[in-house]
Amino acid sequence: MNRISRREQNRIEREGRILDAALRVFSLTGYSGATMDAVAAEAGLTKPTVYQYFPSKESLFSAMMIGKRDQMLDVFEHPSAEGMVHDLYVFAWDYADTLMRPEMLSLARLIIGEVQRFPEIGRAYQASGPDHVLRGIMRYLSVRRENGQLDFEDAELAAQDLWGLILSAPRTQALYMPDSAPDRAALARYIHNGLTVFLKAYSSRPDTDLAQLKALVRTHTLAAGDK
Amino acid sequence: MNRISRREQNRIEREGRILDAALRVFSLTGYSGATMDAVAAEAGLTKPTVYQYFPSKESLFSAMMIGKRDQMLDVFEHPSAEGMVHDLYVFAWDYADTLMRPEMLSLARLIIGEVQRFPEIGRAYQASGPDHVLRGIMRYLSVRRENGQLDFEDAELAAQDLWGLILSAPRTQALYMPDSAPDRAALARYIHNGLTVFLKAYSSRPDTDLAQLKALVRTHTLAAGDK
Amino acid sequence: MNRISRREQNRIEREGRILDAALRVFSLTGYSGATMDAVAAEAGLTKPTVYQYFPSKESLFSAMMIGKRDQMLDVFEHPSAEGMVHDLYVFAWDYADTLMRPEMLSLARLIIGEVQRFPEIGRAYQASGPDHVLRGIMRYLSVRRENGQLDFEDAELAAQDLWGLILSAPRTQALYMPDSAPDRAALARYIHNGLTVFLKAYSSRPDTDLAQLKALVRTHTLAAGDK
Amino acid sequence: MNRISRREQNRIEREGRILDAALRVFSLTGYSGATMDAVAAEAGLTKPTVYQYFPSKESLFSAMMIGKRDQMLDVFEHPSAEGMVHDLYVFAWDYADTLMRPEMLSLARLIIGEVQRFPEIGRAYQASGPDHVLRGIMRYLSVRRENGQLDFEDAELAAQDLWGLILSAPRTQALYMPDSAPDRAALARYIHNGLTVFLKAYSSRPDTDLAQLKALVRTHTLAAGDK
DNA sequence: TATGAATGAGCATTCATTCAT
DNA sequence: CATGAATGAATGCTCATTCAT
Repeated sequence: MNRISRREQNRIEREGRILDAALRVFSLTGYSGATMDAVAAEAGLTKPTVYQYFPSKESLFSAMMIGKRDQMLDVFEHPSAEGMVHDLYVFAWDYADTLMRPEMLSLARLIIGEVQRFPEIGRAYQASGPDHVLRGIMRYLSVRRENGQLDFEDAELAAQDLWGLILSAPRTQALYMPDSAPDRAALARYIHNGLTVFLKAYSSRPDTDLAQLKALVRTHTLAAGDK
Repeated sequence: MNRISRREQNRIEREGRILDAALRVFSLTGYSGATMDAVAAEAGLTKPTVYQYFPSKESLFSAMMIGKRDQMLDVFEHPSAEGMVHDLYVFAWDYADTLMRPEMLSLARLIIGEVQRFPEIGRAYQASGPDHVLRGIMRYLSVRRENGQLDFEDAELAAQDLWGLILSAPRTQALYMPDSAPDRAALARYIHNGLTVFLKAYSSRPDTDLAQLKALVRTHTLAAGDK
Repeated sequence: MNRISRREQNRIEREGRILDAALRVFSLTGYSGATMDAVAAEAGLTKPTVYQYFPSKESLFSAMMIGKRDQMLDVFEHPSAEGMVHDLYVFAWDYADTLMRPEMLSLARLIIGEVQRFPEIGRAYQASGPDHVLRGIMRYLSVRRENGQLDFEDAELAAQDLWGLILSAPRTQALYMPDSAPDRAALARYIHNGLTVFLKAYSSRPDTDLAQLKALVRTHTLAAGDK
Repeated sequence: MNRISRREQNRIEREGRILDAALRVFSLTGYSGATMDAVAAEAGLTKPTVYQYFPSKESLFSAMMIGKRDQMLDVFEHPSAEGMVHDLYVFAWDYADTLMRPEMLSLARLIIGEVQRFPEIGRAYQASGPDHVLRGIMRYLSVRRENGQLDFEDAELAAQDLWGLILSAPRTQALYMPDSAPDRAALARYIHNGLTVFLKAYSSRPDTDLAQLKALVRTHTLAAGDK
């Protein structure tokens, strides 16, 4: 049993190594540009070993995509009890911290670049990534509308606005410019501003909320020293 | 001289045909997946002829990218005299009509997908595309701030907000899902909503402007019959 | 001792299984087309186990061929006491029944197909198969010449004639067309005709022998109901 | 026009070279064992050039087979006016000279070896090779029966007998033993004997015909000095 | 100048063979 | 002794690039 477990463990570890290597290699050159040799070398294995785990390049690609998709975190799943402004602020940073990670940007670029050849993967990613998050936001915002804290008609539009105000610009830029490290201070300014606009447009008591946001931002900035 | 001119004309026409074919072929399969044979066939020429115009695959790719970038329209360059709300609305639709065209989405996907291999192209595109537009918006918004029509501190943030509110969500979705045709009615709703939020946040006389927007939207909807 | 014997038995049984599997697999795709994986799978074992029994693909192939050759039947070894025409008729059918079996045809095709790569195998097969049978026929015919029943000068030529008249055409056709099941009725007609020609040419008392053959054929046909 | 013709000529010549090389290479190691590199090298070309002429290994194999089949000569198509015995004798030698050529034996071995993987080729070869010849013989023999020179009931059986008596034994042996050069003297003896048996069995005037055959054989032997 | 016809260098995939367990 | 898991060396096929015409 120990033996089996050792082997199984080995298998799992190796598979993980291959998938990680695959993300790196595919991201760098796209599907067609990537070679199985490069993946194997990146994983520290030989080509036939990679083939023992994945029967073809395409299957490796798909498995990697699915796997990475499943690693997408479930931000916004567990709203705290600290109040709406705090929630939104935390969410914004969580989301930014996740999606602006180089690895996540690479994955997104890869998907976008290959979506015409692998439409299912684009759909799957859209469904379990952005769409999923959007629905989470919608649910949250709807609850706050019931509470009387927010005021809007169409939850989807409101959620899209939040998304667009909070992450769209830096992320779009990051997609196009992989070298330019994301400027954390600018990101903070952007998030602050985005939430401000959002609250101005949708909050039932804008003044209170904006004051709260300002306080939050100051605390955060001081605490992290901009990191 | 006529003869030379004829030849020159022929050359230019051929070059254009090759570049167009290149966009189609590269978009479909990415840089590595595309073959010079496919480009030549798509252009109705033979491979060596293509090589007469572009000495290598990479040079063809770069030339095509640069060329397409230069074709990017200069919306927002010539502000009208019809009033700010009208300008913003027209801009929003111009921008949407341009960027949501399948061909433009393909190009964007291509750039994003290949940006790690061709960083200069990403930078160039960012500079002459999004950045250029953003600076145009900034200039326009600044003028309106001088006029007293708008009220904000950081023009860049305001411009990013406008961009994020007006196009980010549908465009992001379109990048991931090439098959799903963009729903024009939803787009209209989105634009209307985005401008509403923007005006609520930044307009010096929100009520007037929002009323004007509402009228504009109604006219537009009636006139176009949703197109 | 029991234990050892059990093991030995196991070994022998396994070896047999491997050899049988090898014949099936090699026959289907030829030497190069066959894979050790396929042989192992067909034998219900794993590849390294096969290697425990045969150190290489080539050695397995040779061993299988030698083994199969040794299984070649010894028809004609024990002439009966029923008279020459009867003997010839029985021999013809025995030979046909053996050599026209799909498995035997497959083996023959395999040998012929690989004979340029494995000349020794061709030679060995020829020696212990056809040649051996031919010599058997020669001996038999010679005895009958002594008896005064047959009349010929060169026993080898007579034996070759018998072989050529009795089996050559259907067998040649079967080698080229594996799908077309051998037509038993046509085979019977062919054998009858071949023996007729042989007796006409070589029998000392053709009329008697031909009458006997005719009777034999009728009996055989009635008895078997054509099968 | 000269240019085109030159190119076309070149193409044809190269294609021929490739097909010849293919026969040699495939014959040596069978379909699976043969490599496109080997074919290219044997043809004095590079691999991609071979692929310009034949899109795949299988298509090359088929084309080669079809081509070789079409080169099969049409012996027996034009019966002479020299008399039946002479015709049969000439035919026997023509057939032997053709089918016993090393290249023809290689082709036959190849077909037989690959017939389970390429049944159509086996069928095609059987149809346009052996079958075609057999029907030619049948037609000829039937004419001679009309003339009263031969006497038989079933033309197909008679033709098969002729084939079996004239070529089956040496050819079968040659298929199994590629090294053993066909002994011309033995072949002559075999043919003589085979025709003798055939005439004994089927001729309407055996004595005359056999005498004629004997004379023919003596002439032939003296003339050729056994070659 | 445009093209048909190469070719060198790869790339996905397979397979005989070996080892650690 | 049997097996799961390697791997080096092909092998069929492709493609960017170059020439001869």
